[in-house]
Amino acid sequence: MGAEIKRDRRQSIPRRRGSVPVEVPQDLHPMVAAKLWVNPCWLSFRVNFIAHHFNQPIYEHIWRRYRLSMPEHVVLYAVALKQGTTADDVAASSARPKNTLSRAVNGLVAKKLLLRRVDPADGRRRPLYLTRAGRAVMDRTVPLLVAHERSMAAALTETEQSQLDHLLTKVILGHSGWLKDFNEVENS
Amino acid sequence: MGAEIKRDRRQSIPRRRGSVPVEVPQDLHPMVAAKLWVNPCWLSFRVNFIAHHFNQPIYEHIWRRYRLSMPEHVVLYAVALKQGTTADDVAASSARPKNTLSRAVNGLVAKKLLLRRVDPADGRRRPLYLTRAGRAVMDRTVPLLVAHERSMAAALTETEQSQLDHLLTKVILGHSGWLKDFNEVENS
DNA sequence: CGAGTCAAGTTCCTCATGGAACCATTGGTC
DNA sequence: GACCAATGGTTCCATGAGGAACTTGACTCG
Repeated sequence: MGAEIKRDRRQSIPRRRGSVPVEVPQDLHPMVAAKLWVNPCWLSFRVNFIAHHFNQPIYEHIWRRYRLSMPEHVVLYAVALKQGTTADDVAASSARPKNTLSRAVNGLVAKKLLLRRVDPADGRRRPLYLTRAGRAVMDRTVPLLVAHERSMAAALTETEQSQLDHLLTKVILGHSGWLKDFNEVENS
Repeated sequence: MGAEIKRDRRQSIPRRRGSVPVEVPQDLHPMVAAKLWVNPCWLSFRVNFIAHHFNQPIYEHIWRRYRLSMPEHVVLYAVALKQGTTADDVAASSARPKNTLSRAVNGLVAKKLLLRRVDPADGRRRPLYLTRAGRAVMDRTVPLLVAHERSMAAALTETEQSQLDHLLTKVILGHSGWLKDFNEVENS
């Protein structure tokens, strides 16, 4: 009666050509090795891996120490970078939905780390400004982020770092050309 | 009575030295530009931006079309890459908590896309295998991921792509050296 | 100067996420 | 061979994330 379920023994994910570097740490997890070198999605894996392993520990720390959620800190950071930033600007640059950011802004205003004005030229926009307290938080957290970054980039020489910077920038600037409609791909 | 909240006018986030490329798309959002070039966290921003803009649309599509959540697809992909993978292997290579993956595995087993055995050599491990149906899904979704990747990497020449590959690999292989304890940094 | 459209923010609501605690199996060690 | 730590996996639960729908304000065009 029970429909039989057959295991599939093929290895049909297209293998990736590409050389394995000489210096592979002996404690490297085999699955990570597979995702690095036997994986057609080389770029997205690398980028996701790095992003996730960057974010997770640092935002956990920031949460523990300053009671700021990740989106809250993202907003605060954006405003610190550019006073008068609006929630929408943050949305555009952080790829988080605007309701999440709206909540984050409210939280930060409640904690008196941000000041929310109304743009006199356009009543819909609410430009944001750091308060002294907000600045004080940033003065403590930004060095952490920077230190964490440095420790990641430390595997590279200065020259390699600016190469990496350059290449990633190029990828981002090409953003508008990225695939949008996957239905097309499926029908080809 | 109300405690006064002072706005802070300083721009104290350390600015970043680094050149702006000549070819900047005219439709580039100013906040994105700021995060690219006026931002001490050059690496984590880039990596997060790319990762998020890669994941969001493709997993939305996969959800719509195949009713697979992101962690489910991640598990399926990992098993497709290497039959007999366990939930723990996936956790190590995807940086997602194991309960999330446990749920994903259960979902996939329920949908008969995965087969879960028990390792005879170690009764705790549950190696996973694709079923025919699971393979069929991968045969359809992997090309989408690859196409999406290609479209991202298309901003780069072949040579630049392998440079980028090389550099990101180096960063990942240095993973064990990344900063772990942020308390230390704070006290220095 | 209304009507229609769009943009910025907010509110509502559901449900997946992920921390913590737990269970089961294994492998050491005395 | 019992105890203890470690490891793979699951369960419980609170909460925060994000889709969809809504509000308010601006711009446009007849």
